[in-house]
Amino acid sequence: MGITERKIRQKEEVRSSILKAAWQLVIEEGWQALSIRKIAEAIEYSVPVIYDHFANKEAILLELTKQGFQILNNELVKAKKRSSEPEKQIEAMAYSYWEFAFDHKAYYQVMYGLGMPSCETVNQISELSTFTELVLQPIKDLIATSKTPNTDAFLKLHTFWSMLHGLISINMMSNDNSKEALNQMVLQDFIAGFISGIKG
Amino acid sequence: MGITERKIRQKEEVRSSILKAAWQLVIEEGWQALSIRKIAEAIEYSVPVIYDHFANKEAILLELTKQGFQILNNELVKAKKRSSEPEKQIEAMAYSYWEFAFDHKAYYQVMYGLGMPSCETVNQISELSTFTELVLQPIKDLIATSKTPNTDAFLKLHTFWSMLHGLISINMMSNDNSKEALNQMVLQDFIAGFISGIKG
DNA sequence: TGAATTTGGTAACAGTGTTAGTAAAAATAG
DNA sequence: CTATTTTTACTAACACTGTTACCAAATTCA
Repeated sequence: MGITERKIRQKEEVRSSILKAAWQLVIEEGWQALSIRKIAEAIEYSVPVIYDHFANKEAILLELTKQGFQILNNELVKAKKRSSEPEKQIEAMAYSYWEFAFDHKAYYQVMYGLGMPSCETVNQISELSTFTELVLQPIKDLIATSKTPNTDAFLKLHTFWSMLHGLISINMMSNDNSKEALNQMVLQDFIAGFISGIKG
Repeated sequence: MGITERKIRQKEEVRSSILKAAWQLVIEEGWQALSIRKIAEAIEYSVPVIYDHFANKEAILLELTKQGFQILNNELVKAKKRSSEPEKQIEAMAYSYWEFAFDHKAYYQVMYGLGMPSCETVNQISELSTFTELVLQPIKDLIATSKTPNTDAFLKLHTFWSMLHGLISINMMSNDNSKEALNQMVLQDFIAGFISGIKG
């Protein structure tokens, strides 16, 4: 009988409406203003209903974090596809990462611990390893054809990611948009330096 | 009459006891668990007394942020003094910055927006400009004697600071201490790259 | 000593996350 | 078709949070 299926579908609908409402609130008022009660009001259900779908508030934020990484991963895949040369891939992905951060500021903030989800939790989401894999591959390729083929690719990935994140997060602090051109330069500089650093 | 002076001194004492208690709570339970009521209990005063010394909770966090920058600045000055060569100074300061972050994790987290103080507020604390000045000088010196003396020092400082922060914050997320040696390598790599990047 | 001011406290307001208990609705069984 | 069980969703509460209006006692000043 399709009744139980309809029920599951309906339940799923409530679940996604919670996430949708939560996200709406995050972009409207910032993640700090997100509250269970506001979500409940937005989806026109009582508060405890939310706890039938999520263990707690943190679980909702975590889900939004996953969504963020999914979008980011999609963007990175697109960027990567634009070329088959590892250097061009890395370059495109770096720009893509940068653009994602500023186009989806709210997502980026939730993703990188400015929101609640404790560090341990974030480190266990599967989307993160997809992300890692995605960027690791071209770095490996580049290393393989470089003068120092024994370089630790994971180390390089780590550096790449960290610095990119640093550039972004310091720039998000001082949200002075007049400096955006300046930062594009820093980014350009960094990417070039990173790639030539691997090539040896 | 010294009576008013004693009063001022006593008031100052309460103020600093608030900050001390707040800081104790932050390192014991994390900045997320900090509450006005807990502070009040710790200093054995009622809640509203705290509002005679600080406008709100954020003001307390901001004060802790300032303290953090003061400690950091002191460390950087010490590191800088160990040499008069700009490259050595930059290197020492980078290590010092890194060490500060991991020796005073709680401070670092409060300082970089993982705590409450809104971005705008943090950008207006005077300790930040002291910090900037401190690091900017040796970069300028190094640029002056490099092959490209027209390089924008502020841009380089920005890169330096951002990337260092990135390295630290990504590593703080995955608080896997077994990787500390690995990260030391990344740091070493970064510093060398940065300096040689300026020299041209 | 009497008036003014400062100091500190109680209690409340308006929120928050979370959960226990309950009434109604729906699905299942006899 | 009725009776029982299960699901669904609610009200109300608990234990917190930041913040403030109000009030009483202590202290200072005239």
